[in-house]
Amino acid sequence: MRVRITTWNANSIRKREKALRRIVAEIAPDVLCLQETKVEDAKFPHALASELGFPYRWVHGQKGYHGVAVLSKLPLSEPRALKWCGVEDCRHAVCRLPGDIELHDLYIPAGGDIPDPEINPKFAHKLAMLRELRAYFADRRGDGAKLVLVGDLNIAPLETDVWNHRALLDVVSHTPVETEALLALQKAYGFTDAVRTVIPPEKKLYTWWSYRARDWAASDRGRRLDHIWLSPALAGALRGAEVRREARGWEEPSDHVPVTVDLEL
DNA sequence: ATGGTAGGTATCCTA
Repeated sequence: MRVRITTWNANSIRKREKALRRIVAEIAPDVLCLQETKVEDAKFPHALASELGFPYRWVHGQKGYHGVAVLSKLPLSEPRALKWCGVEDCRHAVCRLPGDIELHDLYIPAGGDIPDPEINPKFAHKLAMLRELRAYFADRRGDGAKLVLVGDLNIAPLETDVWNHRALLDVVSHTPVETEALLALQKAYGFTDAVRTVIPPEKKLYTWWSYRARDWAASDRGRRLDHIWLSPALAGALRGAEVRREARGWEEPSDHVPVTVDLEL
């Protein structure tokens, strides 16, 4: 069985009907994982999702901020929300898919502007959530589960994941304390970075470009903030991966573009 | 070095 999984930070799902339709038409994922839906569950565009061929949905949102959702053509079961740092934010949805896949859809805090946890509580929150996730997955190490972890992790871990490594070393999303924490989380369970397995780490690769650029494509000051990781039990199932860069140039775009993997189960 | 845009909510916060 072939399964295509796409992750996309929509930056408000209610503003993205056109982009959502293009993702379905041009990428055709079996499972679409969303972040920053920015809407409470009752106001989620369920009718649109249903029309686009996703009868199975795990929508976990809140008013105005954050929010994650899994839209699926395949039966989805055991929906669960995980909470971190004692906060009620909707940042982590878990569910089961056919083939015994356990899917984790994550939205890690952006972390504010100042990369100092002593004076910036948003950065402290980001680091604390990374620590808690690391402990959670370290506890599960070796359990043999078929995990897919996707989402906007808000960190660009590799030098080639940002447009200018040296210039971004003190910019939140690429500071050493963050990249080390993200790689430690990855290592704690033995996840592989699926996208970098297919697209070599030597190659520049971004999934996000700021809205503030005059010309995002010309300046190309991007960062790779959106990720798809596979557990050891699933690493061999990987058949392909892609980042849909053109989506940043679509009408009414999100600032993030869809990232996709193909798995053979 | 600075400020730039977008979205949600309600006039300011977050990214």
